[in-house]
Amino acid sequence: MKNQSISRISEQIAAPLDAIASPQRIAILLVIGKGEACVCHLEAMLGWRQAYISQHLMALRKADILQDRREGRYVFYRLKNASLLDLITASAALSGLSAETVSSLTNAQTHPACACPQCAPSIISIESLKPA
Amino acid sequence: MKNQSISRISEQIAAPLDAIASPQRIAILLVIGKGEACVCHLEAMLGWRQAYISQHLMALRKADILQDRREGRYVFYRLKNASLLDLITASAALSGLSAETVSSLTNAQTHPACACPQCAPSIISIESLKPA
DNA sequence: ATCATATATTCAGGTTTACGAATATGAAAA
DNA sequence: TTTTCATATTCGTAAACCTGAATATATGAT
Repeated sequence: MKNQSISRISEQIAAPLDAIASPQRIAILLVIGKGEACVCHLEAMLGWRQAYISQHLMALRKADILQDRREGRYVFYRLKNASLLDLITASAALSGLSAETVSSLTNAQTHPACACPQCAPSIISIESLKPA
Repeated sequence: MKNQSISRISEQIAAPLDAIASPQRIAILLVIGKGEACVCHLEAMLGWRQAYISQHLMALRKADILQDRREGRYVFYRLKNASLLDLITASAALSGLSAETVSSLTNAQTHPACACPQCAPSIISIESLKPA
């Protein structure tokens, strides 16, 4: 009975970890970060094929990690639970990465190669692309 | 260049997650918890074969999650970084499990079927009372 | 030395998973 | 309606992984 309960609890704890425990999934989650991102934005940021990204997004949505919202022909993804970033930060800490290193990536960024409603304004001003 | 850095960072973040993202690994880590546990103790607590447990322990040690210490013919394992429990607790929270549910498991417990130095006192009470 | 006990390692089969190629769907513009 | 663009799904195969069986090593007791 104790065994049964510990194994059941272990399964529940492992489930979210299993869903995000890959460099690709982490990269996607970092780009989404505290904001939202459409597939084309992830495409531009990560440089991966669209279908490949969609597959990961589907898996993350099935695992209840991500939530999607349609706006016109764009679909925006966001974290269902923002505290997932804490988990990511905790794992980063175990690898010796600072919380700042993580948070510098989780803030919404625009990309010149992305034409989605969130990035389009950046095409107008080239200046805003230069790092501070 | 930005991509390269995000992918490198993602790999580092994913590494610990990958090492612990299975119900079996989580169960082992919960039993070890804040204290130490030898293989026979894990055997008694989890009811698994010894070789199977050793394999997981090896993987966790290679991933730099666990640390081992030999005492006589027993080898005790403990978490290399106690903050790993925070990560586990964070993942539990995402599954709707309370921090108490987790911490009630991470405190060292004895088991009658285990004869290791840490559990034996619970069986042979008088012998272990001899003064140092 | 021999034996018993605690732990580690190697190996193999069966299953799952990752990833690419190709294709489908669905919304909006023409 | 046809076309275009953004996103989703299916499918196949190679690689990775989980797990058990068998066996090895290391320490202490006799």
